Amino acid sequence: MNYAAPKGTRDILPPETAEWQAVERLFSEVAGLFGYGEIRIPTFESTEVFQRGVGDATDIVQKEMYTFDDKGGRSITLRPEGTAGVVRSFVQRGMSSQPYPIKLYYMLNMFRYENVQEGRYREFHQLGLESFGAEGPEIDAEIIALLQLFFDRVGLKETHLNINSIGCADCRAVYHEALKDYFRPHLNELCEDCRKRFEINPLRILDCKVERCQTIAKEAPLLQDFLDDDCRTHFEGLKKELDALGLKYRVEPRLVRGLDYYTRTVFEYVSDHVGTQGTICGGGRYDKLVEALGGPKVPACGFAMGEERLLLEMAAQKVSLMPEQSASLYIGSIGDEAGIAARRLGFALRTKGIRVETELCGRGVKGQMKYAGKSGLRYSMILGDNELATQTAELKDMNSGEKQTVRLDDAEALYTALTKG
RNA sequence: GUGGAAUUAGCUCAGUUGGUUAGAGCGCCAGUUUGUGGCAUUGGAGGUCGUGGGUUCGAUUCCCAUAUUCCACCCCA
Repeated sequence: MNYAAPKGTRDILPPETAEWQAVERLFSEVAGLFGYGEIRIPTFESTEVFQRGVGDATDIVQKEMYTFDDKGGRSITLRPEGTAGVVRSFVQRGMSSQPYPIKLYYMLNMFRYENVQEGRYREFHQLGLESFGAEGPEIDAEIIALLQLFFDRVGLKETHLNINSIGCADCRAVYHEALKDYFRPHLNELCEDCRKRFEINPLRILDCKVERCQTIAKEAPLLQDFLDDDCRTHFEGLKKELDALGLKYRVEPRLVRGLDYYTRTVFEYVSDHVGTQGTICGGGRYDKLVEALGGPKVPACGFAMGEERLLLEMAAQKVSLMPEQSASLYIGSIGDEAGIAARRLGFALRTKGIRVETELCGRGVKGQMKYAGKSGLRYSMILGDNELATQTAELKDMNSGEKQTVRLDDAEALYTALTKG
């Protein structure tokens, strides 16, 4: 093979693309039911947008970005996530002058330089949304309700919702110190990574998978106990709202997100099937991000869902959104004259919305029928001298094998015959 | 960035203890049937045995490097 797609990228081919289209159509529909409109933003931004937006200390910015200088010497980065770009657009386009809340959804490809595994690629796709201007927990709950409706419509079960509150900058500062005080005596027992985390972001130690670290972290103080009154009230409000809407969740005190911009509410949907890449969807509140990117004080909340992971989960749970095959016909032919007649009839039927295929590879009748059967076409007919002379043909139902005689010069009757079943 | 496994036809995989033209099933094309698919039967096309080096009279097979995929870390969607 001379050329291969770059590591971590994939070609998505039919019929799989039909499944993608169906998922995206459904996501657009459900988002629309909640008042969200689609936003499309550039594939690349100034590198600074992500350094500021996602956070300089995060793994994404430190080691996973596709960054390069363009010919004008500007530092450009392929988007590794959607939120920073949407917020940049929000600020640049002055969207805060529109009535709150401003609700935007997106379906975009993302780029991260990572080691590849199933459900984890260097170019991948996210379905996500952001809402700006609403501060209360009601909108957090509404977003979760939107996700629940989406999963229901897709037909997914067995995905768990975990929620937590990581407080605001004020309570986190107090908690940080408390955590450090707790871990300091154990510093020598922690793994190498955690000793680094101790300096950079001790919150992450809670997430560590190393058994020894987990044992130590078990007794660590919980962020819950350090939330200030406003943050605590907000989190209690969220739980109350979720209960009222009948949405099931689990409070996961150790749930921490890897992006710096989150405040207060964080949540994720986790699957049991998709290996270690079980997080299908993650999100939360980011009340300070708009300001951080030079905009006004506007609270915000959103999530992003991995489309590849969603589709993997759908496959694991054996659900499919493949659309039903609509009316379709194969018109075969013998001879040049009949070929022209077949293509002319086909064109006429297509203008009426029927899927039609004709012979384009010069096959014999048997080969033509074989193609019609394998291509999933519902009906077939073969045109030859007799059919042209009598203007009638045998219309064959490819499922039952039954045949009926139809007139070729009565377009209305032919259309009825093709669409009735 | 770290560690492990895999890579042979379009797909799923055999195989060669190093030796002439590398196999199967499925798929594709065609014949049996000068005009009707799925079954049967016969034939055909399709492979630089991931890539590049090395050892050897000779490498798809052994060695080294490298790429890709998968898995575990890490991290995230």
